[in-house]
Amino acid sequence: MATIYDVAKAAGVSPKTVSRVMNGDAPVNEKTRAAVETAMAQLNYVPSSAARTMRSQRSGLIGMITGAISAVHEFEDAGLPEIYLVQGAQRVFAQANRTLLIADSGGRADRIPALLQTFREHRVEGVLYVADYHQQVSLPQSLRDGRIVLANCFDAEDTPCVLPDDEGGQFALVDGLIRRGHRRIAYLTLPEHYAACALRVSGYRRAHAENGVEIDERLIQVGALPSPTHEFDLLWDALDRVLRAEPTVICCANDKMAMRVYGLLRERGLAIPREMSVAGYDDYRTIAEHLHPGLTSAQLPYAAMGARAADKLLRLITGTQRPAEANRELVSGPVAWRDSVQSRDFNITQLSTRRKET
Amino acid sequence: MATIYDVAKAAGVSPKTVSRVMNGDAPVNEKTRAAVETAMAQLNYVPSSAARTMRSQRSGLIGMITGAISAVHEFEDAGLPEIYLVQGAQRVFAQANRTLLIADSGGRADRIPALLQTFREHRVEGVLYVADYHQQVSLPQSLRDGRIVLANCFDAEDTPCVLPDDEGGQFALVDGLIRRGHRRIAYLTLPEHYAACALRVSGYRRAHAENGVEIDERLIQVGALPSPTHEFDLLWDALDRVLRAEPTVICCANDKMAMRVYGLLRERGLAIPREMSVAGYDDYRTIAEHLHPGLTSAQLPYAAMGARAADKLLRLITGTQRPAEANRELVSGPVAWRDSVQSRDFNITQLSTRRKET
DNA sequence: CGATGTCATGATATCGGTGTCATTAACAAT
DNA sequence: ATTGTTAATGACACCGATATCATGACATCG
Repeated sequence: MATIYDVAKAAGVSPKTVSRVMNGDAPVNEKTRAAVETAMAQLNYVPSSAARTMRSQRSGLIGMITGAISAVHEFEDAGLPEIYLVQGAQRVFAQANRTLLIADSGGRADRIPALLQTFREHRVEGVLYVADYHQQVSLPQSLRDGRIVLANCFDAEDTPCVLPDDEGGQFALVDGLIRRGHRRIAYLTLPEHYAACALRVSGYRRAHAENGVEIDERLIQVGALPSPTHEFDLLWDALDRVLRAEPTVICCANDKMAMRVYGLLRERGLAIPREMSVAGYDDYRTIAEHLHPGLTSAQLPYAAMGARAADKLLRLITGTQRPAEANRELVSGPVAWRDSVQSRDFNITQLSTRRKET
Repeated sequence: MATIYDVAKAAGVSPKTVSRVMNGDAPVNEKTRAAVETAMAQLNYVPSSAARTMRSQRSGLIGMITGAISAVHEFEDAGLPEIYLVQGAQRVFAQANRTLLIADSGGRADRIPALLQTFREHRVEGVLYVADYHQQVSLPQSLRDGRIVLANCFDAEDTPCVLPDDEGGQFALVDGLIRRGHRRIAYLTLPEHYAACALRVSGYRRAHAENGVEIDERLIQVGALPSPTHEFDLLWDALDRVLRAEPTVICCANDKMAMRVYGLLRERGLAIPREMSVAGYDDYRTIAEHLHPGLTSAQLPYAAMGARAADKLLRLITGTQRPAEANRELVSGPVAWRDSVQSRDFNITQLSTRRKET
């Protein structure tokens, strides 16, 4: 493999001049530059990032810790969409000339020290810590002393983080339902210990409050267990309870639950959306687009979160973080309206409202 | 950041001895080793992989090119499961003390040269090229001159690759259906230009042949288009046609199609599995497990493929590839039997056969 | 007992770049 | 004419490891 010395010799200049051609840190004569570039091309020269890192003390590497890649959760296969988050981050980093080192915790926290060791050996300039669902985490001390940004999670120490706007997402969804004429909106929630649960319920409530619609508390039921062992039984019962409150639409905690609700409603002979509208959360396209009818769902903006988190980390690294900036950033996503929601009781006013919305 | 010299000084030995403690390439006195290790711990020493790479000419890095991470296919969101492939590979590499550099082509082939440049700068020891579905690819020359293994794809130059055993998977599924008493087995296939299509159809045929069951050709229909624009119409018509041939079970090209078939069958008032059994392909658990009833599906063994591909690449790198070994390796997955398939016409013989199978 | 081998360790060069400083020429400003 | 400034380039040290070779202390062997 050709080195900078080979190139220098071939071009009849000093190695330092070759370096200057590559880095543009000092003026180089046009003819010299051409000669160097010709030599580089002929020798098929590729600079060694190891040597560069060593001398310049800048690795250009960003470490990313994620459980998603091998989240072999025993109970859940959540986290797959998190891969979009990787994508969003990767794009931003590539533009900033950084390379991503991805380490996979395999969902096991005890592996993190080893991954971190690898990161340190590679002298990563920062770490992006990605959780597979919105949750609180507590970082090992070793992680906290470097530059780090959390994505899809937060901690008690106010470490910089980027989170989905669950409150706003559920608000937008329910607000949209109300504008479409729904007044009795059932909500099958996540288990209550999930961070997203309380936020979304509060979005649900705010949408009702702001539109002056009262809530029948029987319409809100927990629809899922953390372990799926008796999930169907629970969902069946929860569905039973909300149906007794006679809703016109059922909001589900996520698209997977909505998929099950599709099956359960059909068993009861309720046609979607003619007799019952359904909405999900996540906008997990594999499900939402292929269900029949297409599932209306609030989007979890993973790609945008990844990009924002990457941005944030880059600013931390380059020290351009505006001091006014909050440590915690929320990212909102749109609602994908599909055929699983039917508009009800239209009148002129509501139609015009709806037009504004789009 | 502490260097090997700092450690050497603190332990009262030469840097080379510290190096020996870390690498174990020469005997070190027990007392010396202890002193060095103490010094390393106290100084919080982490060796620099850049320096190591430079001197030893071995980077310990493996490059992975994948479109999955940002496969923003306009029409398909296939490829998400491919992330399991990354997982499988990562695990093997970690054990072999290699670190994965993941580059994301964003589904755009024109970006690959840039990614490759990054890989070369980091002196990767090999490249794993991962496709988002079983397909033929043609590698740029620049990729072909390094050590490379293809996963989930193959090329015309017989580059080493690891592929899913589509023929065997469909065979196992249909064979299992026949053992469960089904004789009229419909098959809604992939579009014909997909590599997997012909393979799976041939597995379907072999299962019939080996069991002495004749095939009513009307039972085989293309069930999907490469673009989803009129996918539902096509599927509707295809379903119509196979139903006229009176099947007892419908095999779908993949789980997404099966999900749509669930909806369509229910619209026709056919209960699954009582009046019609359904099977998928991929074992995309997010879908298969959460559909109601659970979807029987042949597994695409992504994790295993990733591991096998990683193994293969490591053998290429270390030169331990057995010469007898084929360049093309097939990986088989099991069939996940769930409630969407009902057994028919049992008799004692078949019951005992079934017991052996599990 | 000298020759040879093994253990344990150190001295030194080197991997391939870049940071620092020096040098020269050309030209502008004083 | 003197000084200062900028462009263009090179010499040299150095980043932090490891490869190579050398060395001294013992143990083993014929």
